[in-house]
Amino acid sequence: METKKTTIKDIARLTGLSKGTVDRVLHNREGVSKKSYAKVMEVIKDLGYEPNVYASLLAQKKERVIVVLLPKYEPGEFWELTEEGIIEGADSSSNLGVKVAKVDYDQYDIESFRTACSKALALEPSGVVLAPMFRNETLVFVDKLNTLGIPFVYIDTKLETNSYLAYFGMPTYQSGYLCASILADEQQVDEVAMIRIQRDKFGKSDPTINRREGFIDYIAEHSPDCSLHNLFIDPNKPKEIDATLEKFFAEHPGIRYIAMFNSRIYLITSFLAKHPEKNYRVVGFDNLAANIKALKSGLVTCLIAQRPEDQARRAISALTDYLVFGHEPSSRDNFMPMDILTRYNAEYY
Amino acid sequence: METKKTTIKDIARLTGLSKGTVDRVLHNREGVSKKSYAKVMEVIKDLGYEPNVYASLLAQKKERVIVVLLPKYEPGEFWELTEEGIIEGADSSSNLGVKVAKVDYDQYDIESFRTACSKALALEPSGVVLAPMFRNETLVFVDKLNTLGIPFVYIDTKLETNSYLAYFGMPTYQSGYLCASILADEQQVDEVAMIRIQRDKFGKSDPTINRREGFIDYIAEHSPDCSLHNLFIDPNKPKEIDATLEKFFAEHPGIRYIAMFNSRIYLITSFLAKHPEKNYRVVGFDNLAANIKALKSGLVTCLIAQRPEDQARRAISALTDYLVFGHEPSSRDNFMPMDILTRYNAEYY
DNA sequence: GTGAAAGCGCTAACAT
DNA sequence: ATGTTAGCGCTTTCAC
Repeated sequence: METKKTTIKDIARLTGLSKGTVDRVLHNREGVSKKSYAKVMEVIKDLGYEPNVYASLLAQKKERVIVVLLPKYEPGEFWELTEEGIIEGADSSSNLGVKVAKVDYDQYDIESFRTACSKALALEPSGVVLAPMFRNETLVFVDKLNTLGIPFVYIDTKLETNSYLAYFGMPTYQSGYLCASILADEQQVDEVAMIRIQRDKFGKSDPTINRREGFIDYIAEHSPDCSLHNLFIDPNKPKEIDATLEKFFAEHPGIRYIAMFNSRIYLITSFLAKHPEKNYRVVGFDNLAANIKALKSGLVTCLIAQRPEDQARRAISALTDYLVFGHEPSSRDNFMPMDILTRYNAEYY
Repeated sequence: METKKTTIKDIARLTGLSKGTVDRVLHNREGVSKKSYAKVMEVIKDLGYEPNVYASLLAQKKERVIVVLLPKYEPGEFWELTEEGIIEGADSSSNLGVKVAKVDYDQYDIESFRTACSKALALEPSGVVLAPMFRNETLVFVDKLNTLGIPFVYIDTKLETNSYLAYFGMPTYQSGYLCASILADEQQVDEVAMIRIQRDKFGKSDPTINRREGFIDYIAEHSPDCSLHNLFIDPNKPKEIDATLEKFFAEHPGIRYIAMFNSRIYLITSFLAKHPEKNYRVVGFDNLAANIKALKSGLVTCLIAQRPEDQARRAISALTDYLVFGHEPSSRDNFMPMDILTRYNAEYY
């Protein structure tokens, strides 16, 4: 059926040159006469030659390392999902002679991010994957990468530099818009509580800002008379959360709709469980185990998930493809699907 | 950091045996003394040896072919999505010396399925991927495959034979249940129209039966007084569809809820477009281009999609893994996520 | 500029 | 039962 694959040997024979010269042409190395170059190129076109990547890899035996820069996390937190994807990606890249090394930092400590950047560079990476939490420091870092000619890929959030190889993340504004549409679909929404996290934002980029905007816009467009309430809770003081919520909702007994724009909707489930009579309609984000549990038990109505595993896996895969095969990513900005999870389909994600 | 990869050469040296013998134990080939076997195994454990698959492939230069048995389709139909996954899968398997050949059949013509099966066997496949539409004929076919020792993977639907290597598909019952939950969420549903397709079922397995069951069960559990109406349309007579629908809904003016269990919800959009005043709530299945269009224009409320591309891609990938590396699939029955698509997230799938 | 040859890690055919 | 060897397709060094 398929005619036998052509190899550089075939090309060498047909052009009357040697494998060595053919190889030189293939890799645009210097020291080839125009004539030979043209001859080789012609035969390549004619026979539709495609190199055997694995033979090439075998012969090169080059070791490359991709460094992944990620926030530290506690079990069950968002970044754990990302790490799963890292591991998958590392797994399949190892077949191609690409190792993956993780360097983590404290997302609340800018100094630790600086240290992590140095560590990353010290590993002499062929490529870098990073989730940028500190805007200015990240700019400094990617600038260094550029100088060194090291390609990098953003995940989760991107900065508007023009040098990144690719970005894998969620369309944040739209995710907020979607969130509102789910909350308000076929409903008469007069009041909504947006529960937020107290953050010490030290020049940190807050990815939930865009999301909140999208949410607010949807509500403004579809329920202009709806009033939006902001309520802040502090994840570091879990014991106070219930009290805060009790107080707030006692003061606003008419509110039935609740949204939260970060991954920690699970923080309010204890409160929700105490008020089944209110039949709150609650939408949150991200498929953390604790969130899924709340979803299945009916405390949370919907979760919008963004496949952090896929983001990470695809980032590594794109970078590997680039490093090993020289393939540019087919698109630079890659937005992940926003999965709508309910208690009835969560099982299968 | 990482110590140099161990190779069979290392193992040969450490055991005092030759590469040949090491290779024999690696592949459980006969003709190795217990003693040598044990020695080699020990060193392998100690050094954590992992074979270089690509070197192995290079040396083997074995050509394998996976045959995919699929229904023919018109542009825009469900199976076109499956084919996309086939192509992706074929692409990455080609790197591993595995070719993919498609054999298609007319899903309404049992004889053409028989012919396709013969064609498939004639290609002497190393493995087969199939979407079984004709129950009995499929049983005959997979029986032959078993006799020949050819592994096969079901996609879309599976038969309860115990010999398949893996299955990739949707949890059909649950998808119906989910469908109903979306349709009825926060609603007072008194009447629902289930629009169905006239089928000449010639011993054909109808995958929508389970789905309908799931749907009916949800309604029975949550809205016991709801009445369900069946309405049949004929896709081969598109001109009659509108009239059929007009007549039916004129006779049942109270119905606002519509569900359809196959991939052809687009068939009723022309009707829906004529009755914006009814504000129908409509849920259908599968991300066909025509369906997505209807979703975005607001005629369809929700689509439940099952990632047919992923089914196909993963089926091929699992089979390739099995053929090349000897890896059994980590799970035999693989249910794809059921994606809930609305006009606000459809863009990103 | 170009060719020849060795070698990457593994397999398979042929010896012994 | 085990060792030897040639070779898979490609890269790289060294010689000319």
